[in-house]
Amino acid sequence: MKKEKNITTETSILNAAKSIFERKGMDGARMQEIADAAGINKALLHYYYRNKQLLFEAVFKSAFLKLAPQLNEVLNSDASLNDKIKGFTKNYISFIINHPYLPNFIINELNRSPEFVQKFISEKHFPNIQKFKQQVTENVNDGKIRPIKAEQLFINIMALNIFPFVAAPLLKGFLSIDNNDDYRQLMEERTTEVSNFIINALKV
Amino acid sequence: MKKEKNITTETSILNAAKSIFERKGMDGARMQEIADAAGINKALLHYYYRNKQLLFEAVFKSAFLKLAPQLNEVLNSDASLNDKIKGFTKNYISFIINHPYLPNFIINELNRSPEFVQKFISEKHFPNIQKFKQQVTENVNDGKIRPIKAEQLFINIMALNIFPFVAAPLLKGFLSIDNNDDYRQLMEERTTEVSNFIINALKV
DNA sequence: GTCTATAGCCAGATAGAC
DNA sequence: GTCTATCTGGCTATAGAC
Repeated sequence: MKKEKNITTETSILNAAKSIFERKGMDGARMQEIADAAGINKALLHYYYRNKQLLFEAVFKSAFLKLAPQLNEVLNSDASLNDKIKGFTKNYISFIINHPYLPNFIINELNRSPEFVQKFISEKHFPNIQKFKQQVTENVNDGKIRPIKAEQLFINIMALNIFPFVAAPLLKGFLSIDNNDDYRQLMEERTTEVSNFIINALKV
Repeated sequence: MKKEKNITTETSILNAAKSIFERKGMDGARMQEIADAAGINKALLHYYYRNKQLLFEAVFKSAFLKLAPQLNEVLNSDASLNDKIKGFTKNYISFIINHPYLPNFIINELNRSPEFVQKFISEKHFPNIQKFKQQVTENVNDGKIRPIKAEQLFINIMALNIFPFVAAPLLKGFLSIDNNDDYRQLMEERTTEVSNFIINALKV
């Protein structure tokens, strides 16, 4: 007789929940739809995750923990500033091409409940800007890059990498691109375009 | 005897709806909450706008038409490339500081129903990139800026200006900023920071 | 552990009085 | 044009059989 939670069921619920929540958000998602996607029925969702809120939090946490370590890489590795910018841009864009809903999901849910961030800032992999700040200051003092606040540079790096995915439908409209492959190609060009842009912007 | 719709009521409904929809989105908003904010009752909402979807569309359209003309300015004015970048950045950021929920609202609802863009691309003030494209090409050919695709430059301008508002809670977390005024000050610095960054990035 | 059936609530929408 | 009262459906959550 089985007495423990079925790990297969639990996994397929979580995967189904990710897929639905990431596309429709907390408010738009329906437990029924998640159950259907997981190939089980509603009651089981509650058996495994008690309620919608807890299921949502499991999904959100998982999404957040996929992104955070990559940001940490920019901020806390020992690489040079140039290498960090190049490496992050390259890795991040190819990662997101495979998870197109992630950034919008996170950003959006955080806007609906900003206090949610608090739950994560104590986590081990939560990005911390101290080291990056120091590195930027040194580079400025050594005359290697033009004067810029570390915070502003950090925001610029995030913006140039993340925004095109978050705002894809809007940008597609403005650029008159109705073909997904065309947009995807633009994104792939950005793996080099973005780091060139930033590095050029930092020249003295 | 009054026979026409009361313009005051209609306006206060629309204003209330804007405030609620822009913060909570289509799915999260409640008709009751909108009615309360407008100081009337639910039935009147339906009297004026028939149903939630139509009320939402009125709000969305109004939001979109506030943003679109500003983008159009970047794309279709006769100013030089440099002036466009400076002007847009300056205007846009100060505009958004007064409408902090707008960009996230638009981006997010467009992600939920991307086909919505279609409703607007025939509008008079819908941004068109043709002229901008030509201008960038000329500048590149004349050796005034380094080679860059107009599409990529456009995306970069949008990203650097809009993203910091869309992702405010996330960035506040990463930068350990819990004070709204501190963040706002960062944003105000960007009115010059962003255009410097872009113009530097374009130097040959 | 998984299901069916249903409780209980809440939101959008309508009827009808004033 | 504005209100109160109510219908109707859909959704989360639980009870209880297997």
